[in-house]
Amino acid sequence: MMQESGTETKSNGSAIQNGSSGGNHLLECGSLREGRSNGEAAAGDVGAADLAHVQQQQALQVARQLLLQQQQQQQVSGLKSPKRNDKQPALQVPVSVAMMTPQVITPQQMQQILQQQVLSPQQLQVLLQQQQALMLQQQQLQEFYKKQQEQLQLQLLQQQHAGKQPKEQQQVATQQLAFQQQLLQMQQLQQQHLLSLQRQGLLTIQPGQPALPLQPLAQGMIPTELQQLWKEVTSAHTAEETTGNNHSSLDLTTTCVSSSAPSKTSLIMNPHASTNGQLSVHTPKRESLSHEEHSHSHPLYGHGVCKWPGCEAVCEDFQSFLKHLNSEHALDDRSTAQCRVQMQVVQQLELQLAKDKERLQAMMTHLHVKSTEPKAAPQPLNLVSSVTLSKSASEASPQSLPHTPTTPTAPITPVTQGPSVITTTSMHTVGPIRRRYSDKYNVPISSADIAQNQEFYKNAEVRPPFTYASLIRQAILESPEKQLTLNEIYNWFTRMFAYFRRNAATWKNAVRHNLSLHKCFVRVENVKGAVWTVDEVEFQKRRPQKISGNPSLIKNMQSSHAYCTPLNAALQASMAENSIPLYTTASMGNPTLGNLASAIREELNGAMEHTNSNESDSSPGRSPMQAVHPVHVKEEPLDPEEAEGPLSLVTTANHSPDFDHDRDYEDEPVNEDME
DNA sequence: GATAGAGTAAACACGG
DNA sequence: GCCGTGTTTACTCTAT
Repeated sequence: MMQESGTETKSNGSAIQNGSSGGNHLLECGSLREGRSNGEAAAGDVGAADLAHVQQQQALQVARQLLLQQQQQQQVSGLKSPKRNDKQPALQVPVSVAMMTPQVITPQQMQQILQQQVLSPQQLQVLLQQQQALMLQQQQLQEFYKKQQEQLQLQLLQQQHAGKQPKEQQQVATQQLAFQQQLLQMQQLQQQHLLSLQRQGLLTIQPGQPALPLQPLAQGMIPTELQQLWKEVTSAHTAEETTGNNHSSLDLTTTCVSSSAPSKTSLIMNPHASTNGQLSVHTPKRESLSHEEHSHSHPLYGHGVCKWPGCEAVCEDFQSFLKHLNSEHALDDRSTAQCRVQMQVVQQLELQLAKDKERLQAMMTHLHVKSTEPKAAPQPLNLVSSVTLSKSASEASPQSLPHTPTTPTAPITPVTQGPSVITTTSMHTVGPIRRRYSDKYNVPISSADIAQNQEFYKNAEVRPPFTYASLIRQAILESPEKQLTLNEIYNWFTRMFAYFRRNAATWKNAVRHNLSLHKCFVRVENVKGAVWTVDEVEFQKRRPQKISGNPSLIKNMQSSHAYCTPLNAALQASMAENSIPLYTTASMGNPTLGNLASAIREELNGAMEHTNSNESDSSPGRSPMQAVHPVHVKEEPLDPEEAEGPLSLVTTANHSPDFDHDRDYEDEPVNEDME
């Protein structure tokens, strides 16, 4: 008991508190460290972006307070607050906005990014709003700083003439210095954020590419620009989406302060104004002015205004707009530069989106762990679930809802295709499961998300959609000696699956029950106790029933051959069939997994043989696995002296009577390397 | 609806 | 007696 509890505590500490232990998350940990290094009591997934945001908020607050103090002081001193001078030279703003801008990327890179565009309009909308808020804050800060400088100069002039109030002057200067430091800190945090994104691969700058110069994004990234970008992007999405169910057009003028749209009747499609989140996009548009229709015909024209970044020239009609476009925005250096700036905008949004997607996943994972609320119809999350769940979800009766389908909805791939359908409900897979993944393995596991599933199950308290037998078998096969004690199996469960860090009595009982129940698990007596091995032939005997009982499975397996290489398809099917969720052919490069892969391959041969022989003969003797894993009679644990079988698992076990290495493995699991 | 597979709970036995 | 391990049974649920 002591050992068990200690192990669980250890597992929880490493997997949950750290969030992740795998290589995929090392970079994120790096950013986390950066955030913590700044003295922030970062808990959980607080990253550099959050810190930057907090810093921005703090800076804004400080700025407002300073402004108020300044005004109060001026009122006391009788000074009149100078009006904002727009002609104030930008040189007086020592804080370069360029520091906040990402690196310039080439059009090829931008095109690449856009081709990889998997954003939904909703995601982009959120990003745009965030981006707007950010830009607004920056503009406010800059304006405030300008005012501060003006006031300081005025005060200096007056005090030079009057020769008094040096103390107040010093105070103002101190405040400005503090504010400037805030700004600098904010920019540094933003840069750290960008760097962390870059390290995480979210920002892909080709290594061969020389360091690109920083170009000032300036204030050309005004909300109208973002709006135009939004229209451009959404127009692409609109072409793809057919249902229009969850469309919500975005009008950034709702949050735009400096919107220059001349028409008060400009179309405002505020998604928040909708009652149920589903908007009738077209109805109000038809009521809008005629130039609205033109705005749809050209992404650079809307609200009677040229939407070229930084232009906003008023064009009465579409013809004049076209004329203006050809004359003012022809192919020249200026237009090229502006286009480049626009690329930066897009890139910024991409970065922000990537970060937010990551954050969303962490949030969902976190909420999943905490939440126990009943679940709605789950949404498919990946290739596997999209097929396997389609039926079960549609047929799920309200009664069956509490029994969450832990079919492969659980693994969530960060990279989703198209409009994300990730829902929190799909994460709520805590609880008893009745559905089995083993019956649905006609769908090949997507190799792209498997590498992440391991981390997912490690950290998220999601029940793995695999049977106990499959998990036990995998635990045993993963062990170096292909044998594990019961306690080691326990440890494997808790180590690999966060779900099994709770309700130990229940699932441990189930493990024991399965070990005893299934003939495929062979108990081997040893001097120091007993270990469990897997009788692959017996394990295979369970499968042909499923395969033969599902003709469509055979058909699917055959069809999969048409699309993949036979080995890959069969291997994937076998992996799915054998409930090996965490590895794919992509991960076979791992030497530790190589044995497993070969075992699976051999298993697959047996399975395919079963299938091809039309289940006429399931004789274990024909299975190639027998040469590797001979059958052991469960009720007759082999005596170590009698174990002379060919390459027997038992032989391996018996030839190593000293099980100290098992203890070592238990304490410092070797398989941690591939986690 | 019958059936099989799987999960859960529980009781019991055995040995350290 | 306690605890871990192992076995067995019963029941429920789900998918076929």
